Amino acid sequence: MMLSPAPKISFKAQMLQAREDAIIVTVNRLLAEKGFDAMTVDEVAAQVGIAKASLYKHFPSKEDLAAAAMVRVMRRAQAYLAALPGSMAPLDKLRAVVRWTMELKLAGEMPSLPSQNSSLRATLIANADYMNGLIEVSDQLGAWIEAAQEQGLLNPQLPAIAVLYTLYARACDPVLEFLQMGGQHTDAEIADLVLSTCFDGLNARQAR
Amino acid sequence: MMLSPAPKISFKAQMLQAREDAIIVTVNRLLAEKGFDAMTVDEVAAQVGIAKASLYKHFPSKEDLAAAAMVRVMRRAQAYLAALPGSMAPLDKLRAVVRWTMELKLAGEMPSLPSQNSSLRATLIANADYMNGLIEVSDQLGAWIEAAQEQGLLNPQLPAIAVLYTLYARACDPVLEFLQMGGQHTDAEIADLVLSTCFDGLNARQAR
DNA sequence: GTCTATAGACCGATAGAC
DNA sequence: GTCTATCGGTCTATAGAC
Repeated sequence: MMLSPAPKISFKAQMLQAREDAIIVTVNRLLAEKGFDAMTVDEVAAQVGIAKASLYKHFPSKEDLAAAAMVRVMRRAQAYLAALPGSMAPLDKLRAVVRWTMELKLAGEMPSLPSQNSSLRATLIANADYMNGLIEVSDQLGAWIEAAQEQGLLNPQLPAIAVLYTLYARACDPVLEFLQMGGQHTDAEIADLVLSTCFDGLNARQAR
Repeated sequence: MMLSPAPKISFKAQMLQAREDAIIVTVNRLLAEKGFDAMTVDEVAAQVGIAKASLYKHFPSKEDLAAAAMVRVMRRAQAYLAALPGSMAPLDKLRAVVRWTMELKLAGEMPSLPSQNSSLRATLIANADYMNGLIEVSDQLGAWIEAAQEQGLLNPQLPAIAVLYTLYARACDPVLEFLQMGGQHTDAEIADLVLSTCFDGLNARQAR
């Protein structure tokens, strides 16, 4: 007998998992560079190097492919939040997270989904992994927002939910790609610029 | 003999023009509520109440339909800019324009086009009416931006082009629809809120 | 009679699903 | 690799206005 049948099963599972990861990475990239509507499942299968039928063994629909990519992004976000040093001030954490999402987008790794697609919305809402991740991230950010407001560092007149949406919106801000297209600034400069307009606004400030 | 054949021709032309306007208004609304990809030509024809073949008498392609809607928006923008009192300070003009675009979006009258669709981009760039309008509007806004920066009211460290993009981006800001979906605020409150975050940022300010 | 708009069938291509 | 639906775009025959 073999020493252990377990590794064999694990190996098979690992293969499956590896292929699924490859699919998701490809979907993530395609979603980032062309968006959901322009991405075709044939394209995904071709780029992963597997048959289209095999794709449907893993994911029952195009919407579920996109959802898997969003789950991956959400997990990365959760990992990033968890890795922030506890000593950091809430406002600095928020700035760090926004910078991270903008760097993701500038690097072409932020999937872009049409917010008006109803079937896609339904799939995302039905996806427990995605929803739990979203809620956890939102709760964490919401706590930091309220803390920063109590410290008087974030405008306390703004509803926390509006602040949260404003931060989220940086992940799909067209200003980033417009500036990138212009070619006048490095990605780091663009991130600095938009981070500045996000937190400090366009108006001239006495301080700073 | 009739008194004048001229009115007859004019009447016919008026009919044509009126129908074209009806088409463009419908396209504008559909683009605003579902976006370019989800909008179908059959849908447009049905909602206008004309045959699809008649649509193609006016516009040679779906892309041209969208371009016509964008030209209409651009003309409205030019009219709005021109109507601003000359006595108004540049910064106030900028704020007024941004508020206007946000009100347009909140009212469901701002067409939303995918920025990554190449054929649509090509059609828009080839459309002289659209491009001229865009350039004129950009020049006007650019002049106000530089004036406000010289007056020390707008952060002079920001490149004018980045400010311009940031203002344009308010016309497709997802924060608007997210807040609208929440139902906690009126459209006017939402516009005030986002206008505030745009110009003043999220940070707390001493003044204000 | 002539011209134009209409309705609706129709085609070809694409893409999702299996 | 096949099936099917959808959609952009075209075509034809009929009706009606002048």
